[in-house]
Amino acid sequence: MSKNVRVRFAPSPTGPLHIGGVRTALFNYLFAKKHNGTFILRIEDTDQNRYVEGAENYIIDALNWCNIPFDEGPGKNETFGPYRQSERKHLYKQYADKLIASGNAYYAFDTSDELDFHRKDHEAKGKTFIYNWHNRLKLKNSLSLSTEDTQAKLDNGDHYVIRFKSPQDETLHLKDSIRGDIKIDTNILDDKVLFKSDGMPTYHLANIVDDHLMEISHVIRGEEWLPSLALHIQLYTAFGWEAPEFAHLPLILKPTGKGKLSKRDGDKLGFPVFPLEWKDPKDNATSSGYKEEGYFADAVVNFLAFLGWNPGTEQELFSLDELITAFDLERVNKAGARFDPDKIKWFNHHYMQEQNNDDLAEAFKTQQSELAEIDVNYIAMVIGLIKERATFISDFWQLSSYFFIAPENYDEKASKKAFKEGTKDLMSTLITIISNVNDFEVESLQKEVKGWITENEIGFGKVMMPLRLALVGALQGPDVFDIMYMIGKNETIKRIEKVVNSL
RNA sequence: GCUCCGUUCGUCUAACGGUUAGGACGUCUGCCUUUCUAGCAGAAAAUAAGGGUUCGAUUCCCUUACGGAGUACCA
Repeated sequence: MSKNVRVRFAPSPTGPLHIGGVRTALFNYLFAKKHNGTFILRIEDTDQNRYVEGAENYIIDALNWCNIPFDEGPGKNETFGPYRQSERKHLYKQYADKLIASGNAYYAFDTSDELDFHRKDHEAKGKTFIYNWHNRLKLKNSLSLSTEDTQAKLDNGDHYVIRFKSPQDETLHLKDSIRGDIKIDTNILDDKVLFKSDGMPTYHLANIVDDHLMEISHVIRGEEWLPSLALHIQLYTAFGWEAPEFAHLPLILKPTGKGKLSKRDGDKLGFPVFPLEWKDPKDNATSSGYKEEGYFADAVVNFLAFLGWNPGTEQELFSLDELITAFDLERVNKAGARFDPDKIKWFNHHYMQEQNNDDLAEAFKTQQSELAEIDVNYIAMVIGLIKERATFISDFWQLSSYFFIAPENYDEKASKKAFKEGTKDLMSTLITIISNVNDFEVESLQKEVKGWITENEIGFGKVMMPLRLALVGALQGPDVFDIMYMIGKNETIKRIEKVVNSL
């Protein structure tokens, strides 16, 4: 990479960042780190009507939780700041004026109502209203009006917008690092608004000006921007600036049904679409987040990296550092990727196994009130025995409650299977055998109990199943000898006695 | 409607003209002389369709179908 790599993630603070946005941020981050570049966060808040309180902080918290923090952005290394477009408002007008001076843009005085009327009118006739070369002279703008009339309107303080003058009969050759060459006929392009009547630039102008001023080298963004690429490239040309390289990422689609995954899908689909929990300031409605649902950041990142990208090898488990090394824009796919809630669970199960048991014990203890008085070291040992069956910390209690509390009752189906004729006598004998194991270590227990079963040709199932039921209350859990060792001699005998008495 | 982008197992994907079309998730089956939501082993499962180009097409071209995005003084 010859030039300095500087990439930006430029979300709009209109609500929580959704999982597709996180993926875009991640790819920018990976690309930046891979090339020793800079990852920039820019807040695109040019639409004041859609601003949502708390959204910016949410975005920053989400990036931090994923361990993909920005290098430059609001409140951090502000060499190219400010990084909020609302704070850069004063910058944009002069650039719009330059475009007017060079003949690449013009003033337009049409009201929203007038434009709406034209659109509806065209629609009724089965046509599409496009504000461009073929009709701009019939509309109210500085191209159709005389210089004097235009100036009079401006002096009068009439509301106006500034539109880009899209050229006629040209073919644009656009380049996208993921999609290759794209040809566009300028005749179908419309004269996009660059500067709004409220004095703010639109996304298109602000985006190009800021990317240029912030010396962005590569624009990596969602595919929804592909149709705007023609305009953006023309703007760079009109300004006489060198354009960055563009890469449009495939969209993340709903697991089933139609369309891209969107914020409004919320929890309707049965899984979170946000990295962190979000409480809507308007109605206090809460949307769940991956963090709060018990997902590990590493798992989410690993999963997201594989949505639209792959390393070309059969390795699927990647740490963030490994992702940085392996990442390559050339290996990003073109087609949209469906979100798979099962696969992200599988990743989480894997990352669960890599967690430290002591850390998990702390988290488990704070989540489960029954554990308040229990020693964390004991909890950590229990976790060591059961975590291979867990995907989330919230699975722990269901998998391990019997290590802390004796079972109240026995699973009905399992009882029928395990409690048979002779079980009562066998369990009584078992109590005697266990009582005689003095050190109560797993190995000794195993030796004694298995020895007794084998010598007397009893059959493992006849002893182990009722024993497991006595200890656990159901046919689940790790090795019964581990369980006996953990809960101790007295508790083990107590639980078997309870079964004997109930038979 | 129009414009652009896309299309390999149910899902995420590998293959950059020559492979028995590979892997992962999920599903199913078996094993674990003691359970399981775990583990291990195995199985089923795909090149959207039709034309070209080529000795040979998943791969290149065209058409159709389907999917996605965009079409705002929103980003």
